[in-house]
Amino acid sequence: MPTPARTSIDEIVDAGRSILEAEGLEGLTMQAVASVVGVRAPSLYKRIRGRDQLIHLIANDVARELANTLDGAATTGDPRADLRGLAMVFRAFAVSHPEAHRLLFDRLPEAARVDPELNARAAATLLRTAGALAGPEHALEAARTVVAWANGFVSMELGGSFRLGGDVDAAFTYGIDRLIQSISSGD
Amino acid sequence: MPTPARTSIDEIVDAGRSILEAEGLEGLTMQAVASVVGVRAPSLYKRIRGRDQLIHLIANDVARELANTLDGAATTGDPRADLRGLAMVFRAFAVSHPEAHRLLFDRLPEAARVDPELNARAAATLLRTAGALAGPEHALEAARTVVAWANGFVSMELGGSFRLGGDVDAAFTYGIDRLIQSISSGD
DNA sequence: ACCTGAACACCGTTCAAGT
DNA sequence: ACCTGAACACCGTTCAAGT
Repeated sequence: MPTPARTSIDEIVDAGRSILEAEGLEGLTMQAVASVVGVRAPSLYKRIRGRDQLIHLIANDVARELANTLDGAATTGDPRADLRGLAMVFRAFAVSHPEAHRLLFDRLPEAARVDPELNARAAATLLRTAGALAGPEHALEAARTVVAWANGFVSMELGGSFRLGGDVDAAFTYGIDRLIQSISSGD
Repeated sequence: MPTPARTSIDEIVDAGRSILEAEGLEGLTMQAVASVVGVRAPSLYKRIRGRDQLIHLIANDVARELANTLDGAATTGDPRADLRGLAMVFRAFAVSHPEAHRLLFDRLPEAARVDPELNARAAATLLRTAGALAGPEHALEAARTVVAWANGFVSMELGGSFRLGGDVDAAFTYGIDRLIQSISSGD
């Protein structure tokens, strides 16, 4: 005898994401999610293969949001200003969604990783801007340099790895300015 | 009636480290460690407060080893060559000890973190070299820029985040060369 | 003084049984 | 068709009991 569904994938993913931000990845248990959507843990397996797939869906959600945010941050037409804006927006996103940021860049089980296409979409704006600055033959290397730096910086910042005092904001500004300068092809 | 100890902290930490490299952090269970040192899991609590402290001790061990390795890599007297060497050695260390690298830079529970002094020791060589290049008033910012980039780069490399093809070695060389150039104060 | 089995409070996941 | 309790195989950790 059929029974109406009491929850949905969207509701599960939304619940998972808010638990993630509030309690961290370790707090994202199947029981916690189930309790938020008003069901028992085993019922989640009707819509989701398991915890790894839930993490995968949340990570995709985050990647889409980040891609959209970055899209809107490179609009001045000046690649230097755009790249600076992208770095600032990237850092702001990480600071306001620290657990989501970790989800995108920490190593995760294969089944939990972001879809490669979404990763590419999030990288597209940066790749285009870096290309405008470094020239097409160095676009990929330049983009990787900037992403590595930006991601390493905010990861260390979020992880509390900057323990020698000093002005962290100033270090970020210093870094992006040097990178922009050094990536620019002579002109 | 006293009984001779059947294991020791050193043995436990050594066992933990080799399990870490072989099975990853998630494979580093108290039972796995206990079985390697020839004891039952509850006995470990005679020498160690718990799993977090074991991770802490392993992370300290790794930090010491990395600090020593970096110490030996900045010996040419030329800060540019030294910084390049430091970057190469840092990356080589991460590639040959991927799980150990994650342990140093992933976010860990407070009780599992590396001692701040060891962190400072590992950073000292880099700070000195960056200072020689960027000048004393920018040493900290320059060092943070290089560390953020190097760490972000190898984290993404180890995590399989470079999914757009291209030559990853070339991107690393490109990055360190641009950073060295842009960090150098005019001279 | 050290080691152990048993126990407790958690996980994720499976599955037969209910509606 | 969906939901559930019970169960299983794991965790980390505690503790009384053995030697």
